[in-house]
Amino acid sequence: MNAGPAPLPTVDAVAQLGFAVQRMLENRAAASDLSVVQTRMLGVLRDREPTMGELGAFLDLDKSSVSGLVERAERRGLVSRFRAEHDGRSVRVRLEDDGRRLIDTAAAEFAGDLEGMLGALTPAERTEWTRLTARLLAADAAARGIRL
Amino acid sequence: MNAGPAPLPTVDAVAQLGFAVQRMLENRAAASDLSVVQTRMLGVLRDREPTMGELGAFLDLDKSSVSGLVERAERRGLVSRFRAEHDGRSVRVRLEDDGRRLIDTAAAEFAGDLEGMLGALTPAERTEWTRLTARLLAADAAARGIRL
DNA sequence: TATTGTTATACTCTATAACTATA
DNA sequence: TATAGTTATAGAGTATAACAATA
Repeated sequence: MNAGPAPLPTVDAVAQLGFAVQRMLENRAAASDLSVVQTRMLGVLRDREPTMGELGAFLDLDKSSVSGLVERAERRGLVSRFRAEHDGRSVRVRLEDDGRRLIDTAAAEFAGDLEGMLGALTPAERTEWTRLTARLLAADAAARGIRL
Repeated sequence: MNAGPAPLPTVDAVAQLGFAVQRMLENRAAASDLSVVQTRMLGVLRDREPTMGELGAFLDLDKSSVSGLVERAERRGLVSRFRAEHDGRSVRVRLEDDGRRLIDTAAAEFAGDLEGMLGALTPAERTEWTRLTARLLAADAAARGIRL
């Protein structure tokens, strides 16, 4: 009689998967000399030139935190600030070439890490896993839409 | 002709799930007035009384970082330090009652968040999702065992 | 007056380097 | 000498409150 390995509780599985993803992100960010927050910011700026306030909304940060975050990135030449056209109070943030190179590399390597892990599944399993996970994400979005 | 919603790429699904889990952890930690790091530390101390050095190994932090982390938690009465018996250089860390209450609550609520999300799956789907996810985690562990 | 952003301040978290105490 | 831990220092990241400029 052998029951095999103890089954992993589902709650533990989802928690551990979350930690694994976070660890990959931290490692890839650090390899590009970026913090996770700087990486998120550059990611947001890949297809937007938001105002400071909009950037804070994307990142869920106070405006004063955004000022510091952008200031440090600007000092490294990763982003730049410029005044908005139609509102003299607003400042917009733009990704510079160095910043784009950095985020493109980090994002590609992070995606590669995830792909490597997903290689453990057959194509059919992968399809099924993705279908179920999309349901989990929809449930989370619904819960946040209601609760928050 | 309607192709339905655009299928979520698997890489995006795993990334988003990771972010969702991290967000839940951050929110539950903050609700207990804890940072994620403090929460992780209290979690480690739930079933151990490690030395400062061992605690640093668990958390992957420099010894000086651990000193500060423990100092701040001790000031709040969440943990305490005491000299080890057999080595006069070592200091061990113990979870105090207030700390245990805090981490037990935060952990239960975090698990509740995850359970809530998992409620989107039927029991059969849940079993299948967990089986596949365990394979992903095993692949990640193998990759880290080899690369690190 | 209201909004947008910056600055001053305070705290957490992190690491490196220098130090103390013990082995 | 080597190891365990603390402390001094520096910097990122965060928020609150006070401020300046613009609307």
